[in-house]
Amino acid sequence: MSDEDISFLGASSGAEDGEMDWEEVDISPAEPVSVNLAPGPVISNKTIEITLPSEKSKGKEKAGPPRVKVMSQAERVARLNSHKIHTVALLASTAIRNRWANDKLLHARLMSLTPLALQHGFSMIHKKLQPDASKRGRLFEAAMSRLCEWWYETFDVYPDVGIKSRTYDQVAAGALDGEEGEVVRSEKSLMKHALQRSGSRDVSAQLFTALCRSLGIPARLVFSVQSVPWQASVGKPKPKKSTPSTPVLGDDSDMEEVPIPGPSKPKAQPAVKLRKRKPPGRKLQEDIRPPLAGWPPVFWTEVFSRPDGRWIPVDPVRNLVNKKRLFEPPKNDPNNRMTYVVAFEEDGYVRDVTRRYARASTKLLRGGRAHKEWWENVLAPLTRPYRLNRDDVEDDELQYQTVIEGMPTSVAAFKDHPLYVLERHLRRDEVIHPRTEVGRFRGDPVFSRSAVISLKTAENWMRQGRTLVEGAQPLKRVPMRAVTINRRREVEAAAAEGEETLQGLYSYAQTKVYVPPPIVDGKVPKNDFGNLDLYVPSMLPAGAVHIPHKGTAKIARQLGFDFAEAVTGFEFKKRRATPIVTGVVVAAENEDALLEAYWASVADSEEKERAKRRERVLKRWTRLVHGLRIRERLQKEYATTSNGVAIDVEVQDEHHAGGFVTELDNVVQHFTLPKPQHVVVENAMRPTTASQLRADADAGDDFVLTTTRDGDEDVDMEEVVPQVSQSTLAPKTMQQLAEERPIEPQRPAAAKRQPSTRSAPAAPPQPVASASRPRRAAAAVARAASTTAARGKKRTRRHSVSSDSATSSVRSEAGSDAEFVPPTPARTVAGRTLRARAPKSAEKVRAEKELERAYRRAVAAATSRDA
DNA sequence: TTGTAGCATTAACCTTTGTTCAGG
DNA sequence: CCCTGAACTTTGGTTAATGCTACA
Repeated sequence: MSDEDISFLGASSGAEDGEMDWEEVDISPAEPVSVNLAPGPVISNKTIEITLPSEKSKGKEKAGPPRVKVMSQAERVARLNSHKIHTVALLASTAIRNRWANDKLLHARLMSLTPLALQHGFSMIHKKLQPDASKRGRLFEAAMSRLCEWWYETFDVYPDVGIKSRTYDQVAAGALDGEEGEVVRSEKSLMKHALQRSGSRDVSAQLFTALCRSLGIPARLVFSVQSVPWQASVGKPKPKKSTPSTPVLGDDSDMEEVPIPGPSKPKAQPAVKLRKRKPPGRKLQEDIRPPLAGWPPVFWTEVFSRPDGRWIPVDPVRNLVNKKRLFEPPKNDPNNRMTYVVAFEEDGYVRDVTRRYARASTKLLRGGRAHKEWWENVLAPLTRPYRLNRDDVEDDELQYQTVIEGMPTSVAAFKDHPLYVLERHLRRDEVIHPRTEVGRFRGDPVFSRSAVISLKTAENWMRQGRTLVEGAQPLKRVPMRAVTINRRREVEAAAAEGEETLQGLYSYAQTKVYVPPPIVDGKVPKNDFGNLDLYVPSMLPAGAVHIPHKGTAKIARQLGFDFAEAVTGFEFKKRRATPIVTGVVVAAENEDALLEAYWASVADSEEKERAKRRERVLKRWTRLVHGLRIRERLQKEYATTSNGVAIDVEVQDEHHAGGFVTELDNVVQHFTLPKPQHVVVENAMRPTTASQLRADADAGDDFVLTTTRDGDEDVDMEEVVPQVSQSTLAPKTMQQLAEERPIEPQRPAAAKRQPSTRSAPAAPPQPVASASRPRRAAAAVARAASTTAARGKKRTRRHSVSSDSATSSVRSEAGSDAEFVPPTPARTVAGRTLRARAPKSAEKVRAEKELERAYRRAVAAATSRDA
């Protein structure tokens, strides 16, 4: 399985973060983790087979001391990934079934089976006949009850067939090996089941959903996703009943839950007697214990009651209407675990309705923020892009449900509860501000989650451009964190004196926007470090301008302006924080002068660089021409025989000859090779072949990436030529392509800007400048087109200058130069202007998320194409 | 019997202003 | 002589999530 294949698992798992600690795991390569997705739309509980070594953690831990065996990172990732794959696969399969439930022919057949009286029950409900909405609601529910009852009587449910939950260990131990799920290959199979009026509970619910839709009732196919749990603890608890104490070894004990393959009905299990023939009264009474309580379904239906404007759950297998409390399986049911409950609507979109059915819904989706995020990402492409009124109503209802769920009954349940908090679960930087108790839990006060305020140190508020209001007292004091060496020394010094260093934390309300002291007489205020904090634009002093260019400090100093370097962030390396300086801040009246001087200096240094380069190129040309002339002379003087002889001599002498001539010969030969040059021309979009020779000599400068570039000229000369042909002939790697791409859009931009170089100076985007000086906003926006704009600008200028003033050969050199924008330097320059807080991993994660989203979109598109 | 506290482990996150020296 | 930039160094502390055991 390649990386692409599993990339949709999501970055949140952290599995993709760099190298995993594979060496910790002692799983031999003979026992690989393999996840097979059955091809085709075969939907059954056999859709996924996951094979894993069952003895995983024991082997590797035994080497160490007899400590508690803990799941290795690799296994956790494998479990998590299995869970994710399984979840997505089950969702996809359900999406397909949901689509089948829209089949027109299926609708027609189901309707033809339905007694007219039942159908009339729904068509009778009409505003004209019954103006009272609540009464209409009751009518609807009654009609639905009759329909459900009829279905329940009519449809023969196979016992013990259908999707079941299996733990990771069970699957690993091969619990699924003998299991034969029912196979429903297409709408036709569904129709067959409909005509036969028999099938699994899953099929029953799916058909019932289709039936409701055929009657014009908005109906959802609800699915409690039974994916492999990733937690090792799930299924482990030792209820002696049906769960094997250790699923790993329990082949025999497993047997009782595994349906016997082949003949599906013979082994009728009395516990699952869900047949029609029982009179309802008795059945209810009797079912309440084992089947009703013990066997909530995995699939069921929600119908929309238009008069009431809400969704009503219907379980056609147990003949339940509007009893949402009876869908949550008991905690230890090994076959049914409620984790996510998803409702598929007619249009193929889904809604997460877990909260409606799970009692402690707040506790269900564990696994932390990352897992929640992942789940949201899974649902995102399946969610309706717009909202219907009924969605809002439903959300309100679900929200209300959380409210009336009441206070948790355990300490752990208070953790991350959306409504309540215990003080013990507060974080370091959190405090409960209006300390109004909303209740008590085992003697501890319970507070409302909304009263939790997150705090920051005064310094941290400053980083947000906020300062404390006068007289603010810290709401909390916490021991100081000593992260940098300096801080650590401070803390240690204090500790030596026996005092503890605490730092005060303040709330947002205790702060106000920081207004820096204004510029006075061109004097820029500075902090203790001699620079100016500019973390956010609002921290720019009145009358000041931020010029975010590198090297402006030097110029400002030369010009004699008062200035302060702008600190826009920090970089953390080796327990040390170094400020990120982004240009300078000067008084507004000095801005134009400074900018002008800056651009002049940029132009100047570019000119110098260009001159240097021209010199280098000219030197090489001189050498080449010189060599050619020597060669010509030598040939004239000595090569009196035929050409072949002369070349032969040269080839033979290549290694011990004088060197100069042979070397030149090499050069000449390479240059006249027609093929590589052609490619070069095309690739570089050079207009004529006439300038190829010169351009290539020049281009070598850009393309040679060896460090000896500016070193020995001979070496340079020899390396250049093959390298050009090589780089153009060899297929480019993905990375090369990727590096080239960002450069491309720059070329036209640079060319366009050429005439008005000076009036539209390119620069790295800098919000600070534009924020304080609106008149510069337009220019700033224009600049902000790309972070590498500065580089593009430089090249543009160089181009224009050279074409004005240089000799013809130099001009062509400069021209080709403008086209050959070297990728690497531009990127480095741009990179330095970035804030240090954008970590590499975040970018990676984003890219991976993008990938995952794309995959899901594809899945969603595939599954809902005909929907 | 269930729930939970306690412990171990891991990963992710937070942190927030140097010095020296070679080379241009 | 001044300025710039690279190299140096080694790696914390807290919190949350998770799994497991013991115990009320």
